Amino acid sequence: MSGNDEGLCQQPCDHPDVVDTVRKAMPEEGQQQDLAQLFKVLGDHTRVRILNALYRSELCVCDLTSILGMNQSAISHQLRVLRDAKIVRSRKQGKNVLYSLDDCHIAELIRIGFEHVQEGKG
Amino acid sequence: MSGNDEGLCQQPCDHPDVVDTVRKAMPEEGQQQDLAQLFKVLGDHTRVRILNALYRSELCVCDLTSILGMNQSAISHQLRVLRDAKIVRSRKQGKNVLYSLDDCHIAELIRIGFEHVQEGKG
DNA sequence: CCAAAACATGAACAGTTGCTCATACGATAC
DNA sequence: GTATCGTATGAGCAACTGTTCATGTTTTGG
Repeated sequence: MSGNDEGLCQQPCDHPDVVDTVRKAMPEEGQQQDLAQLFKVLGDHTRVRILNALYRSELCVCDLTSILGMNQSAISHQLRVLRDAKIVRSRKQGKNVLYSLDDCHIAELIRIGFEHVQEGKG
Repeated sequence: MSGNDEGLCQQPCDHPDVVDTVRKAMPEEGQQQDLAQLFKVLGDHTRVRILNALYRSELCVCDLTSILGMNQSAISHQLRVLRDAKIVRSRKQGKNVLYSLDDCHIAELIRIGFEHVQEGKG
């Protein structure tokens, strides 16, 4: 059932069977993969800035281009990543495409993340 | 004060001055950098699995090596990343080094992240 | 002292990522 | 129709990331 060649501690720390309990309590691999992917998409400076802007208002691409002071192509590429990850949504309005946060979880993740970061500075 | 060569929309979407409002409401660059860095560290499959294990119990390196079925060196390298980011803490006990989650925010980020991921599956 | 266990770390290599450039697409205005 | 604005996308490249391998450090046991 287990496939780890690397052995356990030969003199266990003081966890005789805790290891086995933890192993059985671990979430499914697929879910952990998805969670890591979510955080990975959030873990980029440009994308964090985009999300902080969209947190305040629905915005089109050129708005974001202006706010972030970056290339339009770079913004579009990152918006694609955010959209594929279902973190933002988009709707067309004439020639423009308006982007907004897709999920309320995202705003909460950003909020808690900021708390952690700010406390770490103290 | 602003240094963006890329122009604004010439026919603004329907946000005459929202752009300026958002620009002024954006968090400091340093904080957004730190937030992105936090998520980036969380955004890796191996590190997510380590955190899910430590979420259940304080564990030594060889425990994690066994639970994840991975090289001891790989685990140590990732633990270093997590420690530098102040996401886990460590204490020595004899020959072993016991790791645990440093911050309660981390557990909450993982919890909310899982919620988002599971809802996305529906 | 020496050996072994538990852990840390540096180098190297493959894989990934984010930006730039060029270009293509879609909608509006004329 | 054509021109133009707003946006999307593919290719290419430099920078970064995670694992493995080899080695070093610290602690326990004899």
